[in-house]
Amino acid sequence: MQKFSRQREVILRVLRETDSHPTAAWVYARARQILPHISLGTVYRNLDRLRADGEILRLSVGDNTEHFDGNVAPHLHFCCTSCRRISDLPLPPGFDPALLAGAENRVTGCQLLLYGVCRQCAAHGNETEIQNKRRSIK
Amino acid sequence: MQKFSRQREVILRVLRETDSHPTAAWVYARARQILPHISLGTVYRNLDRLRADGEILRLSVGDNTEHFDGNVAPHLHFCCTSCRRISDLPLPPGFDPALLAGAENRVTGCQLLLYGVCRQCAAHGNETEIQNKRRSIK
DNA sequence: TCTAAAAACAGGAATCATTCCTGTTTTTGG
DNA sequence: CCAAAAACAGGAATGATTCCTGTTTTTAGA
Repeated sequence: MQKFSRQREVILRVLRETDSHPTAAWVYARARQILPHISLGTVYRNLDRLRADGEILRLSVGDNTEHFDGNVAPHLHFCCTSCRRISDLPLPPGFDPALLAGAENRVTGCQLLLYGVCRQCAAHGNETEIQNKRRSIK
Repeated sequence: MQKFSRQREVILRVLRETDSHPTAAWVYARARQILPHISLGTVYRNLDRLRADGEILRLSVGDNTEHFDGNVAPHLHFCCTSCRRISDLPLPPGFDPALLAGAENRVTGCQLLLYGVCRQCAAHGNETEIQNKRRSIK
């Protein structure tokens, strides 16, 4: 009566051990270091299952690949348009998504995403916008 | 010295005339009613150009296709996980993205997205979650 | 513990939104 | 009016994600 298959367990652990909001391909590469025979399909299937179970979050930042987040506590994301890194930031105190939708809509989730240039990139003058090419940063 | 090619003009008009947050494919179909020879590549190229120029917004809600929004005034989006419709809602008064990021990060954009079940779907009991299959709703 | 049904898996093929390429047409600036 | 630059149409290529098939693992009941 185990709740997680070995594969799902590894995928969740990989995700919980990073705060880099990785793509499925990244999770796959990492998981293969632990389970060399795991397949990409299994990674996708389990990421979706974990999401449906509320164990992880999936987020789209507009770079044509989904990112995953092992941190399900409420927080917001800052996405640097220069280096593409996604980082976590706290929500303002008292922030309540349900209040934003009007009483007639039932709110089940919220995603607050800021775009900009991060501290590091601003310091280095890397303010070039990375175009949203299909080719993703792996 | 015209700012817009005929094609770009039509694409922008199509987008400004709806509040349905359409996909590129939808814009293409609509634009073809006006310019029967316009190509899909042209639609993508101009949508990206319009976005870069700040004339429109692009938004990812996690259904594997990008959506576009001709309304660039600040507002938030409500995405119904049952019917997949995206609707506009006002931001709370005084909402300032720049204050959320900490002084060291420069904020250039913000996207506040709520997920839930819309009034209509809740009324009809259509609360089934639409899986994020690659097949999109066109 | 044994066993049949159900669930999950690996591997690989298929899908399809998006981007890229090529040759042609349109626009721009002088 | 002319040459260079920009934009276009059409179609091929790309790549993230999903789907399919045969096999292995897990589950639950006897």
